Amino acid sequence: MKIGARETERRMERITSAVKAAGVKLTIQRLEIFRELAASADHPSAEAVFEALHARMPTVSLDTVYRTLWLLTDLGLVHTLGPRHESVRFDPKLERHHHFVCLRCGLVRDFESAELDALRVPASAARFGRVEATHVEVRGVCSGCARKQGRKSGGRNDKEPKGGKGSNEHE
Amino acid sequence: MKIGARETERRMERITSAVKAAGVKLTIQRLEIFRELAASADHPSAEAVFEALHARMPTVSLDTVYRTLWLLTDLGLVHTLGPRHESVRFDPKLERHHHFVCLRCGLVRDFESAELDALRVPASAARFGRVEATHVEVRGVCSGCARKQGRKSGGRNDKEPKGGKGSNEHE
DNA sequence: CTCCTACCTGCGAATCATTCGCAAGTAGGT
DNA sequence: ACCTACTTGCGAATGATTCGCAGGTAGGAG
Ligand SMILES: [Mn+2]
Ligand SMILES: [Mn+2]
Ligand SMILES: [Zn+2]
Ligand SMILES: [Zn+2]
Repeated sequence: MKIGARETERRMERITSAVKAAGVKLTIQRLEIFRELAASADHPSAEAVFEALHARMPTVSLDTVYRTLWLLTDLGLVHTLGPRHESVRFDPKLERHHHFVCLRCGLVRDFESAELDALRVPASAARFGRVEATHVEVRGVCSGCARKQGRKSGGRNDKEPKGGKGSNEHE
Repeated sequence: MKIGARETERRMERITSAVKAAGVKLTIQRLEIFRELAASADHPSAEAVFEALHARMPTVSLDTVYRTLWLLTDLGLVHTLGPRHESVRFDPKLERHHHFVCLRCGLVRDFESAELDALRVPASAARFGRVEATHVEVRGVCSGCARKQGRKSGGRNDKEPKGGKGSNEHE
């Protein structure tokens, strides 16, 4: 699904200038990947971008698509759907509640809010289908991570080191 | 991180009775996995549950932990953090917006809402750290999936068949 | 209480998405 | 036109999750 040419153009402009400003080389594959992504409204996966591109450019590799998408993500030019954690996380609390998610370490904490629960689903969302639930995700940096801050730059790999799976047991 | 014994007990009760009602065998490993999960407040991964359990029960396999957690999920006794899609999805729209996510096929659509944007972050969430953004996810079944409905039961594998990566191109 | 059997479990191999390592290719400054 | 650091395309490596299968057991029948 594609968006209007006007908006696509605006995005391409923003992306190319930002990428150029970052001192990154503008290769044909990058330009095409930008174009493909800038025109889409369906939040494509790397694979989807790759497939779409493959018709026009049979030589691009899936790996390059991944590298380019992460490049854009690191530059803040695209977002990913929901902060990705390394693996699925399970929640035994069935009562209606919401989450605070630490972008650094993946810590997740519950919180309740009568105000949020009272919210009505906007018609702009309801038009897409039958709504079953709404969930608010507050993203930020947990106090634990804020303390031991500073170090690294800000790229995508600034997560807690791979070590013990039992990390994010802050607090 | 564990929650109070009172609440843990309540959850164990709910889980065991529901599982029994579903005509599923209550094995020791299942009971222990239930116990471990019911007591946790940190949204553990299967691996985390496995690790924690490994101390008490050195013989349980990670695979059984996975199978049990998905069993609970299918019975609606636990939830997973954010509807899992098969892979990362990228979003080129930087303007503040929210998402409607189809639980069946993974379709994701943008929607805006002044009302939602106006929301203040509740203190109950802000206490966990520095908030950077809040995002509302409305989950439901898209009109496309609603149309071709009925068929299958309701388990975790009722997603669109694996086929072409370019699915969820509904509408 | 014992017996049976459909349902479980532990394992090692198989999948899948994503990432690495490296040799060959090229954007872009000089 | 010429360098060379940054990029690519691959095929192999990873890491999370799932499968296939052979042996084990919950729990209902007798
Ligand atoms: Mn929760
Ligand atoms: Mn979006
Ligand atoms: Zn953190
Ligand atoms: Zn759908």
